[in-house]
Amino acid sequence: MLVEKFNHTVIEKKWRSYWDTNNVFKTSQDRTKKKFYCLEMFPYPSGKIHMGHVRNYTLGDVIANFKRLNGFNVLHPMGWDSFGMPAENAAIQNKLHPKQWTLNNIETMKSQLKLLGFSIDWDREISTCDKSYYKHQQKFFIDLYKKGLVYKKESSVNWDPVDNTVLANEQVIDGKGWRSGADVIQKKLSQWFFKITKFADELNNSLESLNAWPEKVKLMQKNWIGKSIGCEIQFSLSDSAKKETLKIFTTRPDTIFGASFIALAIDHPLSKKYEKSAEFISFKEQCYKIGNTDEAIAKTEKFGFKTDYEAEHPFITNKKIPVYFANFVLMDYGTGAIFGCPAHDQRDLDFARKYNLEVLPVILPSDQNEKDFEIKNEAYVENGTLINSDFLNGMTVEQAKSTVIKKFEDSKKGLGKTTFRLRDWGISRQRYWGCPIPILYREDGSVVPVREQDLPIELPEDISFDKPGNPLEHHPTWKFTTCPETGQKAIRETDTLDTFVDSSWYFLRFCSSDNDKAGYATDDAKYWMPVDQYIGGVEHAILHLLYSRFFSRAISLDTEFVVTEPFTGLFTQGMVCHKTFKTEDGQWVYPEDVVEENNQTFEKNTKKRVIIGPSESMSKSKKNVIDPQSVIEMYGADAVRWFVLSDSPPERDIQWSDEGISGSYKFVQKVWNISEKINSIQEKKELVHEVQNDLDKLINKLIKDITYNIEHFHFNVAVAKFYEFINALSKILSDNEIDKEKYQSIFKQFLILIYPFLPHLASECWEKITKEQNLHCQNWPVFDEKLLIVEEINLVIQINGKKRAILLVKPDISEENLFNMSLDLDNVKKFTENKTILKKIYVKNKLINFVVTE
RNA sequence: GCGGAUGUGGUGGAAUGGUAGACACGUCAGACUCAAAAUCUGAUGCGCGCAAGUGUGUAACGGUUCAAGUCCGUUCAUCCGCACCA
Repeated sequence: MLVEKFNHTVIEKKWRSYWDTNNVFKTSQDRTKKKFYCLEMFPYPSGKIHMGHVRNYTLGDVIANFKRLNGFNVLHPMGWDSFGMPAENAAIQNKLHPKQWTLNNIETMKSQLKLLGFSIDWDREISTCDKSYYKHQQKFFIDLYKKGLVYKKESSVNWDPVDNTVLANEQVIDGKGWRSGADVIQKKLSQWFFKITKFADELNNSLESLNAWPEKVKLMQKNWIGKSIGCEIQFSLSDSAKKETLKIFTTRPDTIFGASFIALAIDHPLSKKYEKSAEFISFKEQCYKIGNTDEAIAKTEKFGFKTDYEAEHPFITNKKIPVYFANFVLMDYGTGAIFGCPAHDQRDLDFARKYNLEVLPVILPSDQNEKDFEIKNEAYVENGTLINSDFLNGMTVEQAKSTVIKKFEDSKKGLGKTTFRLRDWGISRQRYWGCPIPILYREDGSVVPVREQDLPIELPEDISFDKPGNPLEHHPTWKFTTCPETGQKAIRETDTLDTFVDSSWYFLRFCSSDNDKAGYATDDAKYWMPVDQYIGGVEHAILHLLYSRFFSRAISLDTEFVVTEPFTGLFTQGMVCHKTFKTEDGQWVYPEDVVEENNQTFEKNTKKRVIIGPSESMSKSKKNVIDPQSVIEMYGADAVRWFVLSDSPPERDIQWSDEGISGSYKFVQKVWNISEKINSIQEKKELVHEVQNDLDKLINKLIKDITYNIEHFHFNVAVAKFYEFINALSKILSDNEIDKEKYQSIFKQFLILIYPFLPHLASECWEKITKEQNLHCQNWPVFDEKLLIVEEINLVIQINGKKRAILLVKPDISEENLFNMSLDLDNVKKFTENKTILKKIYVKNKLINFVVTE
């Protein structure tokens, strides 16, 4: 039989335009239906889509389709995270306006996403650089300002003195600006902050409720928030002149009797006293010289500067404790001051050894006795019993902590306190291509938010990048205005918002994307939120996800509908990797420029030898990228979708390979061929009962397997089950080419199951059988438990746990019979002869294990 | 340094404590063909054996169990996160 190939170019296009013109993926307004909000992290419009996008959106699309077929009202939208620095860099390089650059990219990428046949409701498309979006964001900013969740303070930033701009941490490479190469300096700037720390405890505690989040992500957020429970202690200080008090923070107040020094951060307020001291200045310089890479800091030796202060021990009268500035104490954590207990903290021990300070153990390990216990080069940080500690002696660490905190509180020398590692979120960016911060600085010095009716504060389009720095700052007129309330002259804030703000509420906007009055409508949010399934890269595990959790809480605070957790389910997918190619002189080569001759690889044009390197995540810098569009054109969207779902579990990295994609292509063709073969059956005779039964069982098993594996995100296993089914079906078919109706009824169920994966192919096959274009609105098939029962089982016979035979039996034969039957088998006899059977184990319908003497 | 994850054929990977290697790629053999491509069939962890079989095998070592890739302990390797956080 000659069948025409599945012509993906024509057929896939046909279905995309059918879905489009018939609004098949438009979100239903029916609010009586159970909802499902399926969201993938929206892309930054950088130019073209890459394989990572394809994988991300394919995963989401399977879920969205699956839920639709299961009767849910599904919200599956798409938008653009379209503010950000690359647009400005492109503008500078290509003399193209950031807006135009961005809009061009969006157009390209949208058309590419459409090629993949994703079931996206494009009517809800949003773009964060559009004023219809950022106007609401400005309103949120003002709301937060009024709620006291926004404030301005001096903070130090990475400043590139050549480009006159603030750099993000990742743009500072070895202490130099990534573009100018200039030494980056720390500059104090007045910047806006969101008070995310106000929510620190809640963000931390609420992680527990996120059952459908990967443990790994929760742990990363927990560590990032860094809650630590401890206590603040007031020490009395005295130098020759006067008495002062000093607050320190510790999580180990139980070790107070082992305190042998106090250490301050070098920029602690008390350093004022020494700012003219040459010795102190040189100490400070020594600290700064170490550099700011994290690793350098961690490996640096601990050293300090001794002050002439002495602190009084809170419980031991007349005990004086020396006070140092130390290079390992940070001003922005706790109070910027600690007490050191060298016996039970490694850093403190290193420091104490260097300056010959007392090392007094106060915690005794349970396996040691007090007389012999000694601290050598390692501090003892585990649990134990308190010793050398007056009223704490004999207690456990936990008891000692609570006892001593109570004592501090009673004597007003300290207070139980919890601190967090999490800092407030600095949101000012000295950049053009971002959301303007709606703030006016009036002539009289007052700072006021813009009135709501004056929103949006639009970005001017007539800007110039001729001068370095922020074009908003240089604009001849934009920032000069008058205050509408007082008529005073005023200057606009020229900083724009961090683009992480844009992505911290876009999921709410999707619920009400065309609402002009508000960022989102309560009714819409009540119905759609939270996002049931969120899918994206693990690189956003902390910042984006934490900011979103904060921002949605903050903006909905004191409203009728408070969004606590915006994403109930989270899935983080792995990256797409590909082999790397390099010439012998170290130049990266694009895969399509590599040619093979006589088992050697060469660069197409220069004929230079090419070395094939290890598979690494696709990146433009290594040129190991595959352009999705060209692959779609060659193999079709369905084959590409199939490829990114097969083989690797979605949470792991996947290796792109030419063999892999052609394998996927073959599968698409194979399904098509079987479909055509079924439809062309002429012989009207009915299949014999046994074969019908086999087919029923086959599809029934598939329904069970696919349902289970989609629900558990085992898409690679689902793919394998489809292969198994098609292999088995094709075998049965080639032996029994009769009874078209039976095969079609089986195949129709298969098409519903595979539609989420291969929507174009499945729809076409469906239409061929049913003459209908309605596969997308079928019901997900249900499996029948009765059909899962097998007539014959392979009962494994083990002797001492080793497989020795297989018994083909009907289920539910009595245990005793099975034992006798198996003991009759030759191979079983061989291993039981002259042995005593000590024990017989029977696992129903699975195996028998005879335990015999050796 | 601290925290976490992972380790299974030539490769990607399957496997509610119960037949390890499903499925796919690759390789080999065969069919079809003048030939090639495509397609189809079969084989494929390693050792021994003509075969039936049998030994061995899930990073290494040890333990629990009738039975361990799976549970527990120690070690090694790789990857990720945090990094002087008091």
